[in-house]
Amino acid sequence: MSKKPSIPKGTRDFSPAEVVKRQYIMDAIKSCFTTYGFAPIETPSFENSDTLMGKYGEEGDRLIFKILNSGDFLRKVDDALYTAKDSGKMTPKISEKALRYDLTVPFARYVVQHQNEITFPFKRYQIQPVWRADRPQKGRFREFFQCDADVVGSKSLWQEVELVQLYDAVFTKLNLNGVTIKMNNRKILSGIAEVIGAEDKLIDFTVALDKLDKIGEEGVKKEMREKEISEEAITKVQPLFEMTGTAKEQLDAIAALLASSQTGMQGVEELNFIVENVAALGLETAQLAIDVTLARGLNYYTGAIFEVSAPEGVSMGSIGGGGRYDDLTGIFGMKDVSGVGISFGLDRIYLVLEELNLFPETASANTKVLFINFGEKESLYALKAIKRLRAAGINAELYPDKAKMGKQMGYADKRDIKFSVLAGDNEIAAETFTLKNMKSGEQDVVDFKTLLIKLQ
RNA sequence: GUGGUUGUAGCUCAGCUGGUUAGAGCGCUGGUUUGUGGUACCAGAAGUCGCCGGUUCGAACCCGGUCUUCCACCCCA
Repeated sequence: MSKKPSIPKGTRDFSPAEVVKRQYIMDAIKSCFTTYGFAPIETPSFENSDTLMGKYGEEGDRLIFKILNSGDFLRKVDDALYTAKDSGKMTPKISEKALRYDLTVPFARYVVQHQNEITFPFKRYQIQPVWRADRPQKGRFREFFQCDADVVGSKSLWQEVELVQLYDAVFTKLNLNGVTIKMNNRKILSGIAEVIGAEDKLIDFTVALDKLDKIGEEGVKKEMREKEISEEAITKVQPLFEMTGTAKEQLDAIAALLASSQTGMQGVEELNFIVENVAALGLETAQLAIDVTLARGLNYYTGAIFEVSAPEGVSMGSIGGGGRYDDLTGIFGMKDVSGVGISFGLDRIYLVLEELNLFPETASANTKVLFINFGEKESLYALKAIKRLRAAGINAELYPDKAKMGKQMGYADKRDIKFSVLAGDNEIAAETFTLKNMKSGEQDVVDFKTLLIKLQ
């Protein structure tokens, strides 16, 4: 045996069975997106580097896959830069393209570039792979699919209400009960930082707070101290560690804390609007929860922040996320266009459905009947029948080689094909077929009409 | 990017403190059965023990490097 081939770290091959399951999830998501009025777009798998670089923070830049220039690109690098061996400075000289890191930034680019063709508010969905040069681990790959639905050009909070409904609709359709849609608002986080006098440390503060359910209250405080957030601020923030009760009660508690912050109070109002109206409309299977410690996508979210966690008992990071960004297109020179969107992590949803055994018995796209190959003349006789069966919508095929019958039968068995047909000299002479039920082993000699009926 | 972990037949794995020709189950091929698969029995093929280097009389086993797997951190879907 020669050297084994392999695929890059963090990538996967998908077998027929896996593709069928992935399509099942994708179809569910797609059909919900469509009923909510979103239209599909697609963008290239790679973009110009400057479209992506700097949009996801320092960490993000590191995780973007860069594509080497074509041609003899090193010749064009000047000697000083070359001898400096500084990868960071060298990269822009030898790489001008990069693989898509998410779907939101390319979408923003798309909106700016096509602004004259777009009717706003523009509702688009996009289901495509994205790439991250991350270290793989459970539910984390270097190539994975995101399924995004975003609305640009509307500041209405009804969009947030609708997106929560959309999350609920998709997970209900997938029969995945008990997911929690966690929600927060960037303005509340800003408000808290403002009230405790740590505005300059907003990011450090929220990143630490975000880890509450992972490292606990003491862990969070410890990290805050390490980030030089004052003891006084940490004391003021104490109520956040003691949030309990209904969404309404939690919002009241936050409002009390944020009374002096205009921004913070605006966040509370927004959240309140969404919570009240979602409650009025009702959710099928998902839970909506306020989580003031939620702090995702800080680099561009400005209002609502969403994160969906799998049902309790399933160890998986978030299976969806999203939020509002008031000025995402601003980075591409188009001001004052507000957007809000959500994303579904297809690969993680797959793992969750697999773990909970929630994939339905696939209405098998499998072959239903295999004709045994007895030779040339018999094959033609078989294919004439197969052609008519196919025309009637029956998945039928002929074993391609005149192999031993045991082998052909074994093939049908392995592929879980329900029926086999034997047609040799006797059958041809009588214009009949011997139809065998692979499960029961019963077989009958029938004419074509009966064959068709029995296979339908 | 940091720390740990994993790699032996197509697959799942065993292989003792380093000792001669590296094993099992499943799968595969052939046969018992040239118009009958799923069961049974018989026989067989298949591994430079992830890769490169080192220590040793001797390495699947010890050491270093590298790739890969999984896990934690960072971050995220």
